[in-house]
Amino acid sequence: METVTRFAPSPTGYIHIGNVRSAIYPYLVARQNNGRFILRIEDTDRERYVEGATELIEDTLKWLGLEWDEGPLVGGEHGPYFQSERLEIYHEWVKKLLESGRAYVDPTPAEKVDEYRKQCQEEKKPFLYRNFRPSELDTEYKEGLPIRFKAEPKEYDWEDAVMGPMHAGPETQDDIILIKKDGYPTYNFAHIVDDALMGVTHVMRGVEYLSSTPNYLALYEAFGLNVPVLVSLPHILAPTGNKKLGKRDGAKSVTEYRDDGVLAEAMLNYLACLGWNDGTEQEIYTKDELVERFSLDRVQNSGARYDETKLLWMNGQWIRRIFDEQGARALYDRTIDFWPEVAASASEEYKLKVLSIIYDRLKTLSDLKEMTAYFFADPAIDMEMLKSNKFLKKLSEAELEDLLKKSIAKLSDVSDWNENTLQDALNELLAETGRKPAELFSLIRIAVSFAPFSPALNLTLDTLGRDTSLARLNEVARSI
RNA sequence: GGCCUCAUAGUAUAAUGGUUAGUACAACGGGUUUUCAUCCCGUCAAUGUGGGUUCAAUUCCCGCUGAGGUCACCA
Repeated sequence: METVTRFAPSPTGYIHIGNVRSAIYPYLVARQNNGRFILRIEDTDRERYVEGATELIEDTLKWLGLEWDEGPLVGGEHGPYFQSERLEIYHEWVKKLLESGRAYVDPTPAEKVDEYRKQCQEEKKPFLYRNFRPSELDTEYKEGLPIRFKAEPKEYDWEDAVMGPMHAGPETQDDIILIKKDGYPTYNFAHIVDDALMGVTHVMRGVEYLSSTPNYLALYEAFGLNVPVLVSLPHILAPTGNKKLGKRDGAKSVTEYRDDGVLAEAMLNYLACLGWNDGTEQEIYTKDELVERFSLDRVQNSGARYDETKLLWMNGQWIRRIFDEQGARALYDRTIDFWPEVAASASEEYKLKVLSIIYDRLKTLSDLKEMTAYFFADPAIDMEMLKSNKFLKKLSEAELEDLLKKSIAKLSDVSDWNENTLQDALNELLAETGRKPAELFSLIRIAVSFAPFSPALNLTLDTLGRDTSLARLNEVARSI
């Protein structure tokens, strides 16, 4: 049987770190089995609907490379893929239940239900609506009234692909609302219908749905449907506390990381491995490797804490990996939006050169902004930075000036300005002045960059070029 | 309160009856002719608790504790 998975978010805002994993895992399972991955928009709550949220969701999935086979934008045989456009289908299905006596129209006003609920809370008893079920059940559809499932509570045993064997008693099943009074279906009902119609074989969602699974099982049974593989995904926890990561904890949207210079490869890699591993000690996985190695039975069954530091480490790994394996050009193509403003008029060739000497110290692509400005514009001279440097503060102004002049003279003599000749000149300078590398190199380095750090000195000078390097050194010599 | 789930270092995890309890991130220290970073080496650091089964328990069973979920006309 063809494997069909889906990601079924509500369009209530952006997708964040805490919930994108329920898109990644279904995607991996579908691809692994040459199946279909469906995107379905669950917009049945008109109160929480957010304009533009669907685009945000699509954008996130596309960036991560989780292309969907059916859904918004791409269409498919099982549409529509917005639940708000499937109202007739739900009514048709609920009618079957109404006719077979497994559903009823509930005339009880919501306020009355709240009263029942409160009563139970005060008595410290779980609230089960079926204990308050009207004695006469109306099975004639009426506009403006909700339709409830008529539970026939029993014991259920089932298997959760992550949690293992599960059991639930009759107390877990209730007369859940199928259709709300506004005519829209509830999640509880709509997803069962849609999954069945769309041929979904694996239902993957957060553990918060585990408690309602018996109700879903009852629904599958009432419709005579096969129960799909049920998969509960543990929560991703906020950096502090033990709660699941949510927007309230400042969970950033996935695409915000993209805008901050995180690579999609790193994000996918990190998230996929949060709560899953293949049993080996491998840390870095390409998307193809994830598709190949992923397995539900190795998904952790306890929550995993989100650790941005590790994500950033992984991003650094990916930046280097792309440069080393795919070339400077491949990495450069990803950096277009991240250069400092002063680099706007610089040539591509020059930026490529800067990138190739700086890339191995990037944690995110946006580090380029802070780390490369002096390659494109003369830095402001900051004598304090020079004099308070831990290696230079021991030297007097006269010594600094002397050292700087000797450096200028030496470097001016370099005829063929390249990284090798520069390194030779620097070595000679070291020998001639008798200074430690820490002193001499710090002086030159700071004088040409006034940056807290920079690439190897010979590479920096080579990239900057002879004219710029010497001009900056002379400028500093005049300022002492 | 009922029902359900979970429990290895600060974090993510490996090992399911027999290992000096492994790896990675972080932290700390060191090395690679400056800095920052990469890379390399090293240090610190864990089986929540009490019973039981067993020659042997991180691993199996039970109690406890702790954490989380759920009990919506939200998903």
